[in-house]
Amino acid sequence: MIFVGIVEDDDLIRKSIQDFLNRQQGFRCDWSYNSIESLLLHLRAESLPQVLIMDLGLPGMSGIDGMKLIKQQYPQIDLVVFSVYNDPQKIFDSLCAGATGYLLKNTPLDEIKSAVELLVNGGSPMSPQIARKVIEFFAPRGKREVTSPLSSKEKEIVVGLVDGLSYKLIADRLSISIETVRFHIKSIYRKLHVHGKAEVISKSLRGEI
Amino acid sequence: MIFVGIVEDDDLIRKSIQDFLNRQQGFRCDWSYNSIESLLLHLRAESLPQVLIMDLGLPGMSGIDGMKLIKQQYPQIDLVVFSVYNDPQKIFDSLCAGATGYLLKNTPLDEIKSAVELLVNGGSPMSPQIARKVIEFFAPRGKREVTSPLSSKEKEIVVGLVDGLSYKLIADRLSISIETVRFHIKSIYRKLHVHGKAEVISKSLRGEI
DNA sequence: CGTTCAATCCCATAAACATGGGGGTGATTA
DNA sequence: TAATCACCCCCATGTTTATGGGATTGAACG
Repeated sequence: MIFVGIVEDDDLIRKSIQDFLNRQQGFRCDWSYNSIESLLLHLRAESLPQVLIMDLGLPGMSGIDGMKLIKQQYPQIDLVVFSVYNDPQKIFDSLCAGATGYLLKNTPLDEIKSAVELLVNGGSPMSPQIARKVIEFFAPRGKREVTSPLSSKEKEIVVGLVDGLSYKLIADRLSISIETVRFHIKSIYRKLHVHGKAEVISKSLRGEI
Repeated sequence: MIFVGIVEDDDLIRKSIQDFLNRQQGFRCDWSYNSIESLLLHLRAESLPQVLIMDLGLPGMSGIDGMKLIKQQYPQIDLVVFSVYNDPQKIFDSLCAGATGYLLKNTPLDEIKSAVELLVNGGSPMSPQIARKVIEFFAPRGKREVTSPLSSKEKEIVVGLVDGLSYKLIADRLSISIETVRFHIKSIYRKLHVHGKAEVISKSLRGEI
């Protein structure tokens, strides 16, 4: 038996999913809330759902913030987002907040059922569009090394900066003079239009070099 | 009609998938290679597959390196990994190399067909285990704020450092004295066991704060 | 009520950094 | 051959950091 909860402010949608799941063999959907506040008020550690279907656009506390709280208090609950939003920021924020699945609201009822089953079996249900956006997070379309104006030596020095080394230590590592390190760093600042190693490190770690 | 290619060194597996797809309505699988080298040698820009099913463990050049080259030369081809490996590193490397899907080798033939269709329709097919590991990349189980020894003010100052601001500018942004900024930074260095803002920025951007 | 702790400020000194200038070499290329 | 360009080195000057010492305030906790 899989125990499911749902947080959704639209009564029609919420009841529709709840009723559907309760008609399915092996499902029990007795946790139904229209806001995070209501859930936090009524949820009891003695009887927890395994899976929570979460809307994002809720009155009061947002679904994102709600998921953070829920995960903090009940980390064993699997959260799956159920939202109309498909922009990368919302997706990213949701996953960081602890969601392990993300379904768009156009998902048919029987696929919601499959998604819940997938979730308790260790999978991560995602609508195809969502999956694609998640993947694109790793390999953004904009190429990087093509646009990097830095020479190979300069890139070695950037590595040293990222590692938190002083000019002296970078010089030692590369077996060159500290004056040469200085020279290269001047070039790096000019080429990247920055004015300090802090910005170089930030750019580098963000993949902008 | 969907045009599919496959790179797989196991003749049995490769031919089995190829034959299966060629029996499907609307599929054409005429690009069949047992190594990256062979593919690079024979692939012609005039007749490209839309989707390439890629093994990772290949003789000669690895699937990961191969995908980088292929994406560089033919960015319009969608790559889907087909591998026994399910460790996070391989998954991560594959996605960074340009894969837009990742199937485990136990995937049945008809699901491979569905995956290819999903891919050309803008989705990202992933085996459930893989999807879960990708998701976990965003919200690693090891909590961060629990382990962060920094106070809220100190964290604000870290943000300033990451933004590349000088002590003076951080002081202005937070409306405090530069001396206070200094004080907090001393505490930060002590708590994080570092000796310079470069290391703080690195740690922060790696999510270690 | 005293202790602890985050947060706010001040001072002083040495080290590291930013920025400007000035030289060179060797390889590539127009 | 002259021009670029990556790479190497040196100097001088002023700014910013790192690190040590202080002090005060208010909120929180037992």
